[in-house]
Amino acid sequence: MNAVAELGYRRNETARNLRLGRSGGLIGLVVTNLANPFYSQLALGVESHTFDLGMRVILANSHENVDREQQLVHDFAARRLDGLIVVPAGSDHAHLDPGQLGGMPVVLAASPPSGVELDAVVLDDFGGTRNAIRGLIDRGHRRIGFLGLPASTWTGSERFRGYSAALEAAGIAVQDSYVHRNQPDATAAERVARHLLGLPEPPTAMFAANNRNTVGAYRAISAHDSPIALTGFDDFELADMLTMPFNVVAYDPRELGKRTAQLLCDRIDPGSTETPRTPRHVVIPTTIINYGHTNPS
Amino acid sequence: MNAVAELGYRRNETARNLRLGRSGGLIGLVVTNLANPFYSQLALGVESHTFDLGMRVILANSHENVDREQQLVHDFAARRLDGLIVVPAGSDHAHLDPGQLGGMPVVLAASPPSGVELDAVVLDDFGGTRNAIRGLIDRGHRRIGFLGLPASTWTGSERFRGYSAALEAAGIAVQDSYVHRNQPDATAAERVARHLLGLPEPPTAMFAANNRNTVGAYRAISAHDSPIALTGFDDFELADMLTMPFNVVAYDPRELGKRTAQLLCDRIDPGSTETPRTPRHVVIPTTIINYGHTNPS
DNA sequence: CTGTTAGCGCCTTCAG
DNA sequence: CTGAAGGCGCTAACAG
Repeated sequence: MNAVAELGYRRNETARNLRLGRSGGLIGLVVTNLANPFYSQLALGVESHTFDLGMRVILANSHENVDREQQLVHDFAARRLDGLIVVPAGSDHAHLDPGQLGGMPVVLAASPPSGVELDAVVLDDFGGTRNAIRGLIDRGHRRIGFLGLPASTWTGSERFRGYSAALEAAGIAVQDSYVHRNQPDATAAERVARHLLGLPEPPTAMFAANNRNTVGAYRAISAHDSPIALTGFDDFELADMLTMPFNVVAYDPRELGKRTAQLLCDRIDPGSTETPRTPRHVVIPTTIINYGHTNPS
Repeated sequence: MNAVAELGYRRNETARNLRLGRSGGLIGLVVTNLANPFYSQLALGVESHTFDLGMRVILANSHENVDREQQLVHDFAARRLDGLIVVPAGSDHAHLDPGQLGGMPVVLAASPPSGVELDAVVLDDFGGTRNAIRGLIDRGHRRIGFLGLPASTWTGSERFRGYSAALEAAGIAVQDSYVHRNQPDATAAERVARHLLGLPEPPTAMFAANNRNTVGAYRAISAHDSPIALTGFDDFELADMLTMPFNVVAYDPRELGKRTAQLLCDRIDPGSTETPRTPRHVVIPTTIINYGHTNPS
């Protein structure tokens, strides 16, 4: 030990890991868009859970590109990482089958698996949206616009299902003219929201299915002569600085990361209990937050 | 190759790396607070620059804790990573000396080195702040409040220096009663801003040295009877949704990440040119952005 | 061009 | 308890 200190010896972890047949406590985290604060929070949750276990996280960005996601997954498999957390870019997840990946455990975040059995942690997209729409209905709204996401995404589909279910439960028919599901960014969302406000019989409330749509809808509504009610999915920073009242469906993205990491560690660790044989699914609950109803004084 | 496909063979990267004496194209990125969007953007810049070179990024969070930073750096040194990018948590960087780290190259981001020679990429904290204050002076302001950061941080010191320099150049004395440098969060900043607004001779403009202070100042000022001018350091998302006009000193955090990664790769790669012997420092420029002056219509 | 071999640094086993 | 040796999977050098 004296010699260690004196010579500044450092054990070669690469050789050690080779000998031990491990990867060295590395897990991969593949997200679709790191620029979105949602995914930074997710990464933070994963990092904080795994840090104490001596594990480190390799972060990679798929840029919503399925090919790049697949490339990353194969790279990570070749590196013999201990496990993988993936926010999938596409709707088919056959390439994430651990059987093809040398048995590397994989856990999905924000989307359930499709075409393969995997653990997953998802948000309560359906319930959160249904509650939000219920809230609008309870406040007397019956004409509610919907700025959604493409039906091809699980999230987009679930949130629309929640919208439809709440309307149906109140005996209100879904009006196609109030439903728009293909706004790629906030600018497009603003345009669509303005269109809805200009209809002969405009909606008296609007639901936006993610933060981009919420921003667009907020701009359109707050600039309109007679502002209408707004609820959006996803909380965002500084929402409390805005002046026009609106609501958001909020959840804890850090918790999403923690639970995902926990599921993964259960599969990595040859722990006390048998490794679960059947895939486990965890749902992160949502809450509704009111913004702007009380101004800072 | 047929056999490869048939048997599903995957090369063991750990063994390969051991044989080649490399780490396997892994670099470490240590940030102080991943929850801050600034650092996600930084990480994005690092990731995008290194991805094409086949390198992967291990992300770690020091939580502004020097001990944890040191622990991470030692762990990364033991893993024989190819290099390290660090946003230092403290003001002394002796523990980041590559000499102690098995020769692992280290590049600093957002702060210049202190106590050791290292490459670094920093923001133009001084120039950006000076220009912002100049702008306020040009608009006729002579009583300008300053919501700053602790003088112990390099960033805090530089931004205050820019404030002082601009005032001095205009022949205005720095008034201690207008200067507050210890607001840990937006709530404290709001309190201080409100205090300044209540002075017998209140400032006619305020400068906030980071996004937290800007948020607090914005709240205080927008709720005040006679709003005053506001400029803040750091751009933030959704700033354009706010109604009260204000300015920010903006910069490109992704570019910061890219340049940092570039400097690091130059030291890792035994490229065509000799590895630079003297430390290199890069400065990321800032611009001023006006918000809220034109409402969306 | 194909086949064999030594050894990267470490941990585990076995012998002394 | 201390010391020597085998081998993890791969690559580079060398032999055929």
